[in-house]
Amino acid sequence: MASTRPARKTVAADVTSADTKTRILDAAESLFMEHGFEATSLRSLTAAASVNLAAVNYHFGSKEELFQAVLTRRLDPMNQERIELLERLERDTGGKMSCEKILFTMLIPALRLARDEKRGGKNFLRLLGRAYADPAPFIRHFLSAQYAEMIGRYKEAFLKALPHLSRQELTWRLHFVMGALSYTIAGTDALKLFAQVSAADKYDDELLLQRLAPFLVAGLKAPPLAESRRLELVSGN
Amino acid sequence: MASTRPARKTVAADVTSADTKTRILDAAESLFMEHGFEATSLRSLTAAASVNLAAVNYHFGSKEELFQAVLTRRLDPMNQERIELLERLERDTGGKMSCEKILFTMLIPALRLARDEKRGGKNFLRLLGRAYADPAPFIRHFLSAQYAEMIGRYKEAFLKALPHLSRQELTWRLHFVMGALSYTIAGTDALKLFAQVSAADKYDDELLLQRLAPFLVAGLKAPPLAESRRLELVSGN
DNA sequence: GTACAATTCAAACGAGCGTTTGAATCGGTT
DNA sequence: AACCGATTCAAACGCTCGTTTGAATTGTAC
Repeated sequence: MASTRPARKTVAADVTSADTKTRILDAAESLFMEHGFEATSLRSLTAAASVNLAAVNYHFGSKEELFQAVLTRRLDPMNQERIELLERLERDTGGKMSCEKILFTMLIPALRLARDEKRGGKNFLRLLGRAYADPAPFIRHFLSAQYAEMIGRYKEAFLKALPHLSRQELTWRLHFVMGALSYTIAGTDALKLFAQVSAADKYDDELLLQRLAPFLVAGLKAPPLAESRRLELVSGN
Repeated sequence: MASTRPARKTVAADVTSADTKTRILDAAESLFMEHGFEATSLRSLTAAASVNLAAVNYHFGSKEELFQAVLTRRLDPMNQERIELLERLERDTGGKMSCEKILFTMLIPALRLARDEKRGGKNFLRLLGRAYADPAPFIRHFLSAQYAEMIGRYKEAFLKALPHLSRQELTWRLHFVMGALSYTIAGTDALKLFAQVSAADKYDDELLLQRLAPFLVAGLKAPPLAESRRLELVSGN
C-alpha cells in the first residue's frame, strides 16, 4: 500500500534527513503510546515533531509503515540481545540451563531498554504492550514475524529446563508469561485500578521486574493440573 | 458529553425498543471485539445490526456510552457473581480460604460467561481484555470504577491466604494475575505468535483456564525475591 | 554559479467520521 | 378516528482524517 511513491532518494546522505526522521519517530513513539495507533492523527504527530505534515508520507510511506518503523527501531535490538544472551547461557552451562536463568535472558534486555531514558525506554515498552492487544491485522502480522524466531528458541530452551511439561503445556505457559509481562509493563496506568501503589514504586521498572520474576518462575515450574482435578473448577457452585 | 439529548422516553415500554437496542449491543460487542473501539464506525455497526444510523445516538446517547453499555451488560453480573462466590467461600470456610479456592472464585464466573454462547461469551471476554489495554481515558475510568469493589475484596481475601506476602507485594501479584488473565483470554489471535496450538485446543476456554489456574496459583504462592538476590538479575552481563 | 537531486512546504483532495435535525411512521389510548 | 409519545428514517452538518500534488527551498558536486 506504500510503493506508489517509494521514497525519493538514490543512495546517499540520510544524514540530512536523519533529524527529521528521528524527530518523527520520537514523537510517534510518545503519541502512539499515549493515545494508541488509531487515535493518533498525523497532524498532531507532525506538529509535535515540528515537521511538515507531508514528511511522514515522504520518509516512511504511510502511517502504518511509520508505526512499524517505531517498533522495529527498539524491538529488533532487544530481541537480538535476548537471543545472544540465551545462546551464551546455553554455551556456558553446556545446555543445562535453569528456568530462572532462561527467564532472566528475556527480562534483562527489556529492563535495559526500560532504563535507557535517552532512547525512550519506558514509553516504548508500554507501546509494545499495547501493540500486543491491538486487533489491527497489520500490527498482528508484524509482531508475529518479529517474534517468531525468538519464541521458537525460548520454547526449545524451556523444554529442556522443564522436562515435566509437554510441548503444548509449555506453549500455553509462554503465552501466560508474555501476557503478564506485556500487560504489566504496558499498563502502569492500569495500576490505578488497584491503588495503593506508592509513588516511588510506580515507575521503577527494575523493581517491577524484580517482583515479576519470582511470580513467573514459580508459574513456569508448577506441575500441570492433573486430569482428576479438572472437574473441580467447574463444580464449585 | 451526551446529555444534550438524553434519550426521549417517559417511563414505559422499552419492550418495543428492546429489539433494536439488543441488536445494536450484539453488533457492537462483535465489532468492537474484532476491530477495537476507534476503528469501528457507527455506520458499519448500524449496518451490521440492520438499524438506522441515528439509532445509536437515540438509544444510547453517543458511541462512548454505547461502549460502556456493551461492557456493563456482561461485566456487572460477572463481577457480582465473583463477589457472591467469594463471600460464600468465606462463610463456608470460616475465613480460612485456600489460595486456589479464592482464585477459582475469580475464574469460574469468567468461565461460565465464556461458555454462555447465547450471550456471546467468548467474544465479550476478548473485548474486555482489549479494553484493559486501551489508552482511552473514558475506558480506563469506566473499568476502574467497575472493578474497584471487586479488587478490594480479593486483596483482603488473598492477604489472609498468603500471609508471607506484604500488602504491596500482593498488589503487584494481583496485577500480574489480571494481566495474564486478560491477555490470555483477549489474545486468542495472539496465539498465532506461538503456533503449534491444535485446532481443538484453540477455542476451548475451559481448557485454557484449566491450564492457567496452576500457573497463577504457583505464582501467587511463590516466595518474594530476597533482597540478596536482587542485583543478580542485572549483573547477568 | 550552475545543475541537480533531496527535502520541505502550503494547499488541496476525497473520503469517512460522530452527531443532529425534522419529517415520516408506528402503536397504544381515548 | 383522532391523538400523542416513542421510534425510525433519509439527509445533511461540520469536522478531521491520511494522502497527494507541485512548487519552493536546501545542500552539494561539478
